Amino acid sequence: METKNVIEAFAALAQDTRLAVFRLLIQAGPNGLTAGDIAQQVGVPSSTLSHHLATLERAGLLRSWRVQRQIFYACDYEGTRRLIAFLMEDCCQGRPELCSTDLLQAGACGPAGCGPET
Amino acid sequence: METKNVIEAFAALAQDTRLAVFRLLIQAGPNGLTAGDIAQQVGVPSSTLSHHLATLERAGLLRSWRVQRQIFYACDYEGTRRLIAFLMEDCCQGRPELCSTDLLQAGACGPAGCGPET
DNA sequence: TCCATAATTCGACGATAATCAAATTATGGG
DNA sequence: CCCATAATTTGATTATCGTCGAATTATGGA
Repeated sequence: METKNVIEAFAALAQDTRLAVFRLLIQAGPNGLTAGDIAQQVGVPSSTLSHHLATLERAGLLRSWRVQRQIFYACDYEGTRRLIAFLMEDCCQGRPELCSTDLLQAGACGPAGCGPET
Repeated sequence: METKNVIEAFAALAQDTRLAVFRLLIQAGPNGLTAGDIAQQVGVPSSTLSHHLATLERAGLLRSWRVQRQIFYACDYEGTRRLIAFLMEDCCQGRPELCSTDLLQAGACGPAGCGPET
């Protein structure tokens, strides 16, 4: 994943409303939710939400499609997977022997300590 | 990982210099690098770098320790692991059957498509 | 103590982002 | 065509962030 895209994705997630939207759409699954539903559930005006949705979509984390008057948004799994993969590459890159691929279970990415104590 | 911390971590990584520093310190390993070395390798004035290092450290992604006149910085593996874990929880939460824990190899987090095409 | 090295903090400026309401666009139905 | 619904875009305002050089702090050595 190109650095510019990574930065854009991190920035997209680095904001309350947008993170809440992202998580909501993860839960909603591939059929997604309409902009109106999202606005209601997250509790922001529709204009503010449109900006945020555009940001997330531009960052490759969401995808959208129109059905008549409603626009559906859902998680872009591919884009999200790429972001995670980038993070894991970075985390393990210089320490492959310490970074289990079973990250959730082993928590093995690096020792608890990183060099002498402060 | 608490939402507030996650947002702070994402924001910390959502900037050119800081992402470069983070990646440099991943490569450097647990013995880290001095602030001076980092500034030189990344190519920014020391004052700018200090701000960035402070941001990354506050976000839980770096740790530091002083050795005489030099301050060493290294990746905080624990903090970084927590960020990745958070992302993976979010990515897989509603779709555990689709999200292999062997993310790097299977790339299995979600189908390529997420609902009807736009 | 004085001078030197390493790094952080301070202060100011320009750039960028979040937010809201109004205006506009896209689609549906009578 | 007119009116309604759903959502985006526009425009303006305020807050936040990145950057730099100067000032300050922390540590070392003569």
